[in-house]
Amino acid sequence: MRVLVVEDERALAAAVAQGLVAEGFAADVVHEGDEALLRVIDTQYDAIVLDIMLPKLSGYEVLRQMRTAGVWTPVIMLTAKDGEYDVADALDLGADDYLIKPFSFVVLVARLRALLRRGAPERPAQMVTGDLVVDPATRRVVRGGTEVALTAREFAVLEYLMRCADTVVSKTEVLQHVWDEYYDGDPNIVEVYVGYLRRKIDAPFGKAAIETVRGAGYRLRGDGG
Amino acid sequence: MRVLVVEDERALAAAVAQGLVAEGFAADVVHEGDEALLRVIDTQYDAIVLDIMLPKLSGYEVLRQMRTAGVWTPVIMLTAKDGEYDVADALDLGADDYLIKPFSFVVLVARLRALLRRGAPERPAQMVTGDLVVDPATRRVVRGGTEVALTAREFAVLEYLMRCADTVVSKTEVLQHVWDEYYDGDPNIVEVYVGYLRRKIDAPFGKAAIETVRGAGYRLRGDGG
DNA sequence: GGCTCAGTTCAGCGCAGTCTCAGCGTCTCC
DNA sequence: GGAGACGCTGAGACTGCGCTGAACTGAGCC
Repeated sequence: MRVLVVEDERALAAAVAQGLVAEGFAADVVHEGDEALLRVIDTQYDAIVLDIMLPKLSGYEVLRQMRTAGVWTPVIMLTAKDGEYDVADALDLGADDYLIKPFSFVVLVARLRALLRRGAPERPAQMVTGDLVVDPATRRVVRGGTEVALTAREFAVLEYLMRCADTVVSKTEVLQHVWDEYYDGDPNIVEVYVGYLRRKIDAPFGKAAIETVRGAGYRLRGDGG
Repeated sequence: MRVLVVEDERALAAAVAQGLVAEGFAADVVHEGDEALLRVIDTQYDAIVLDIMLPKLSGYEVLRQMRTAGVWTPVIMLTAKDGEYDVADALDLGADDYLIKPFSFVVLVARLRALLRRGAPERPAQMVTGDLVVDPATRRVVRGGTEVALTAREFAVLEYLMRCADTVVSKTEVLQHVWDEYYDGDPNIVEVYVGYLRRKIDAPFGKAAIETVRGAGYRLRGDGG
């Protein structure tokens, strides 16, 4: 679990980071708001401990801008002020929790754990056509209830065909999307992989999801074949 | 938004409920632990404000039993004690937040709003997949009833895989989340640790919770393997 | 100092996955 | 019907991914 600590008091920041590492987290530290913002957008943290009083860019501002940028990593705010309304502001801006300095390290860890527990990673939707289900997140393919094991390449080809379900896809399109743009091998490779796929997802089920359109390419039937 | 207020001091309970109604919530009040438990299991509240000191059944006990019963409604604990460890206990038991009495009503409402905004149903403190149980708070791992001893690194890797259960996690993702950002050692380290984990949590039980998805990464099976 | 143990590096092995190629079947057009 | 283009498939070669055992480092402890 990777945590970013944003705190301008260097001694405190180091102490917190060290403690978190001892608790089994991976902790990074930055001391300024603008740097924090860059890091947060750049790197996929599991949680962020964010001081409000920061040089360059306040914690509020970091929070606001990162939420605007579409980063929804859980955030715990740290504040020296105990003004109630400040805290309410932070929560309304999208902070998930806050601690008032001086805070207890035990509480910080407990709150972090509670936050991480909550965080359900959102999954991209799975693609369904007929009785064929392709889930890019889990890399699973299920046909008529039984799971089918595909290799990476096979999966990539099927995924692309699914995305273009019901429309004809040329072999060069498949090559460009699944293989490298500058692939200069035998274009026949597409036929080979379509063959593999048919053997795995069509033949055992007596169906034909992948149609060949002679002279044009392939079409994955939207009704599953 | 329907909120249950569980508080034995009748004056305080009434004041809170009245304030919540004024803020647009629908608020119910009960004064005893056992009654709270019945109501909570019976009625689908959006949030619960739960005092720790209660007659008949303590707030802790109410929380524990309702979580055991599968009720994951967000809970804010109220406590007169400010002992850190009590708070940490409550959070690990599955409370989502807490307030120390005397608390500010403004803060209570802000926290309630934050909780409701979060909306996502709370997860159990322990992570369970099949017969594999991982508890981040106690750092314990149990498989099929027998405890398994893991080192810190092993635990961190397993914890991350559990969080992403059923989805494929690339080796670089594991590196980024479990190791430090600036780790520039041999990425093979991930394979090594997956190997350790398999020897400890899979081999002795004749199972395979951690699948390798060639060319993509690893997937921890949601059904335990 | 010597021991243990966690964490890490490294090199070698085996094989799954990928790709090439050639031969054969099938469709289309004259 | 025949020729040629197009598509399919089986055999086999190659590559590099993933796994593992062994060795090294460094911290903690007696």
